[in-house]
Amino acid sequence: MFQVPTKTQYAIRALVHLVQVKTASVASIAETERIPFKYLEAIFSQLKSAGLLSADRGRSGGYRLAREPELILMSDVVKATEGDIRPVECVDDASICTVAEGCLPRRFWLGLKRTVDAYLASVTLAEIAEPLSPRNRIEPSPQLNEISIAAKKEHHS
Amino acid sequence: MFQVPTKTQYAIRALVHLVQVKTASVASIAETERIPFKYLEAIFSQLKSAGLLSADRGRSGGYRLAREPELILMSDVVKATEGDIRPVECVDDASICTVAEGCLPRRFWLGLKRTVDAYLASVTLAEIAEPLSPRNRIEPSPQLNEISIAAKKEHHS
DNA sequence: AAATATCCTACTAAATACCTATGAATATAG
DNA sequence: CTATATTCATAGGTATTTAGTAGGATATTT
Ligand code: FES
Ligand code: FES
Repeated sequence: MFQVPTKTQYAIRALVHLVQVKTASVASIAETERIPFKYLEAIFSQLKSAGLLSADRGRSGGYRLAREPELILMSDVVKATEGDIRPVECVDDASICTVAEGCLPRRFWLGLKRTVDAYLASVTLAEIAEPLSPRNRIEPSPQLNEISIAAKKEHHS
Repeated sequence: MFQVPTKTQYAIRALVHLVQVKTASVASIAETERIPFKYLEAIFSQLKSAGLLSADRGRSGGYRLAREPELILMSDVVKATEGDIRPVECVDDASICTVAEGCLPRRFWLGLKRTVDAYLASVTLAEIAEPLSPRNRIEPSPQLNEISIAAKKEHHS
């Protein structure tokens, strides 16, 4: 359950890459991140439509972040690749449920939606792109903010 | 995204029904809850295998909860119908990722898994089956809001 | 014995996820 | 100006998962 589509995983990996290199072509990112080229092209098209990426065409063109990674929330990314979080249709439209009149599970789904939304909106692209500290290469701390504070600036190979 | 399969929605609706009527046949639940009979039969088979339901065959048989609804967590239900929460394969096995050596997004996925797990494990079937007060037929009860906040705080601890 | 349940195995249908193919439009380097 | 490298647009195709059906065997009560 809650399997995240590869599309979104690819999107995040590619965005992290762009944080580091500032600007790059789809082809180069696809190769270094081992993502199918044409698929990534389509994904970037979506991310651009969502206002997360800017592009330059032509010989020395490429993609770059449309704004600073501190201002890109993971909820923005997920929304761009997959649309709104909607555990069940009725969180948007209670009239769908056949027993909507007094439907009990609805509260539960709304709570789930809020929980996931809150988490996704609490993590920025910049935090994900922070280098890993030696301590948490295996077992990461659940709190990304603490990681980013504790993380050193050194690079790992 | 995070669309919950109808299988799980059906399971929860049916379980809530069983909280209220104590014991019932698949046919009767399927009819009153508007769930396809044969599908619900298969779902109940899974829930029984998971130890959430007990059954009696024969003329006046039927299904009933295997234990008190206060002791049935929503994480139990979801696990029974869909297996473990696993946003990406690498949360279980980091060796899958092509760049697992220093994979940055992995922390993020682990945090998501923790957040969802915590929420699902914080709500019992008994709570979902609580009757709705007139005020919160539309908006979710403060009770479940507090639950989602608690889940988030747990993640921040 | 008849009726009413769960239980079991297999199958189909629909939806989604994942990826590919083709090529036009655009900008740059030389 | 031309060759080349890039984004952009559209139209598919395959594999997997989800959702649901079909038919009957097995157990229990009346
Ligand atoms: S309104 Fe959503 S299951 Fe009833
Ligand atoms: S280890 Fe999961 S995306 Fe890299």
